Amino acid sequence: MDYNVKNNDVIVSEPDLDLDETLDCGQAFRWKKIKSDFEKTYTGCFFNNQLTVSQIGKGRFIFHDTTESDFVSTWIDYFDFNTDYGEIKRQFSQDETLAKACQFAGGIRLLRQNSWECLISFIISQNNNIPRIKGIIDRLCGKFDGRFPTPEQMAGETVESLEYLRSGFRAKYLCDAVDCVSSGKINLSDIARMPISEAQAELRKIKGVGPKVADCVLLFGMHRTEAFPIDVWIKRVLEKYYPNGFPEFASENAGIAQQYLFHYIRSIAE
DNA sequence: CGCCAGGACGCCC
DNA sequence: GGGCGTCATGGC
Repeated sequence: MDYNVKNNDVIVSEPDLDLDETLDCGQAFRWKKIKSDFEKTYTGCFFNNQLTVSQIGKGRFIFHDTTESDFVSTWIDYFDFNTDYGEIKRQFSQDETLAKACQFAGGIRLLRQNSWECLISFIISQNNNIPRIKGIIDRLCGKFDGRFPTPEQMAGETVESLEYLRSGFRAKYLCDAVDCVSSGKINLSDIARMPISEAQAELRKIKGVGPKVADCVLLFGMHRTEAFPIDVWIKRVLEKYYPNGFPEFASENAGIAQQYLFHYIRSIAE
């Protein structure tokens, strides 16, 4: 990744990033596409940091109205710019299926998101579709001045008080997540450092958190790249291409492989 | 109208 | 310990 500052913007070069593939791929739900022509543009935020970012052609980006210090202290980390995805993809490509998946969706990067936001978001995601997930999260943040509420801000919510979200049967799960985290019964920053199976078991103490949601929180919210969320699509990938198990060489970054494979299998299914 | 959406739970055997 | 109906809501 290369960058330079120009007026109020930061101009970035990074061949292994595509905004559509990274911001609209189901790992994060609060980015909105506001322009979709040659200069595709997304707006969204991470914590209290608002960002509007454009992609110009391949691998060129404008981080609008961004200071160098904001870019360095927030966005380099969020976009995982210090990780060499080209190298990861080269390793993956010794496997035939993974090679095709990297070819198809090579612009995906794993965003380093907030664990609490991911926990709530992926509880909402269960048996749901992406437009509706976004709508529910939108209504949630809308109540808090456009910001994602903290556990403390959500403490005391009930199924009834969350009715405006129209999250259906998931409301009771959200309440339990709020209770667990705001009371300290569940400590997300501790979980982030636990061995993977221990961390999964701890997250699953929350009602509505099963194996898939737990792995999503670990992967997207705690950057545990060995976590490998298995949904209906990945299940098909495993049955079709890896009947004898997923390749060992990819296990350390299995979650990143999962992202490439997810989009690849969906593209050939349609 | 029925079917599905990046699942999890409760209950069954 | 695997199999299956059910769970809200909305788009098609």
